[in-house]
Amino acid sequence: MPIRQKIIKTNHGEIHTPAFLPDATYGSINSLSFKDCNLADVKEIVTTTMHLELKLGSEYIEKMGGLHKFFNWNRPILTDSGGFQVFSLIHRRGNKKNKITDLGAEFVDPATGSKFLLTPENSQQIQNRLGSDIRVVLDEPQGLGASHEQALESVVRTTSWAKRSKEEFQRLNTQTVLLGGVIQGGGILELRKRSALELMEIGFDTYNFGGLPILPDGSLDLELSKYLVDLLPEDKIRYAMGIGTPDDIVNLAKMGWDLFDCVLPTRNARHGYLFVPKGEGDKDYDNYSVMHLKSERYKYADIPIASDIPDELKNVSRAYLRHLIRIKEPAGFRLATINNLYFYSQITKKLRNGQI
RNA sequence: GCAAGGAUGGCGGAGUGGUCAAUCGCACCUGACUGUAAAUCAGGCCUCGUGAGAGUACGGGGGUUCAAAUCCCUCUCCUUGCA
Repeated sequence: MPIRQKIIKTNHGEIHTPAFLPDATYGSINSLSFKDCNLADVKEIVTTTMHLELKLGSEYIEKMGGLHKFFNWNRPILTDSGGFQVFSLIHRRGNKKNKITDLGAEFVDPATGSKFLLTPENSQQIQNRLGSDIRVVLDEPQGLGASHEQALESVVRTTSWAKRSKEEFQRLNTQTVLLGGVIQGGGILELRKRSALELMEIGFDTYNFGGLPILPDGSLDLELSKYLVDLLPEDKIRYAMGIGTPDDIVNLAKMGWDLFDCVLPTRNARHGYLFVPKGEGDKDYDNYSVMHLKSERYKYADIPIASDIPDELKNVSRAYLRHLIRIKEPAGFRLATINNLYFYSQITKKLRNGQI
């Protein structure tokens, strides 16, 4: 059976799915320039409302002509709502200074200590000033470990916030911009279903798999992923937020998920953990292998990283890149990141071409 | 030559009679990382052993003591000051 493929039309070009969007959280794919995206075959990116608002301010970015002009990047940009920070800064870290109410989520900027109230409405306003192509409603994520009570609360609040987000989105009268609702419910199927149905009732362009669906053993909850995707309308985009490893992407794309974003390829690159074709690294998985390039075993490896690598890496030996990363040299982070994003691009390209 | 201060694990540097195989940092080794508070975090890092544990160690040698990295003597070397 051929894989599900969609073409998403945006103000800044088409996205051919399945697609992987690297995270440019602070307005940059860490250690890359936008020109480097060509080397890594990166065609679209995700950036984050919360971080940009705290670091730069959306009013500033609006004055600078919006994200695309500011970045000089004419391809699609998806902005996350700041919802994940609700999860990572409040729930996961137990930070008492950050709190969540029906009104919104109150954060303390870790860098400056100043307070900021993120609401469904101002998250949309910020994303609108940023001028992104695909937007996300503010939500309250809960992971698989959440209790029934916590998961229910996150569903109820997320639906309520989704309504307010959509109203604000419509009020802003954005043309040809897509808005996504985020499905919550932790690991409880009934709650996931309720969340999906409530969001479909409101109506969105993309339906997003929210909360990190990672099991205690570190693997992705495939059963939940399958259950959820089957509830979603065929004609809408399905976006698996924060997913995942190359295998996760392959598995979910085959189920019918369209969009993916994840920090793994970029963060791991900086940690000397490279994604390479199966059989070429230290440990094999279904569709890839990992290479712990910092390891002593690559000290004398005077050969390229892998068989399929971008031109930029063809004359770089494993031993030399190992050295660069070990001394925390930005040039090394850059090359490793290019490698990993290129590998991810090849995975989605192969999925679209029916080669996986 | 005299005087004073030093010599601790790959390096830097704690410890000044027992709880010391020895705080800590760096380096090194092995992992982890899934809508990025992440150039981060965890574990290891004398030898043998999977482990309990055993052995050897705080410049060399000798001594005091139930017990020494810690006290005493001596030798070697280093630093500083005076000649």
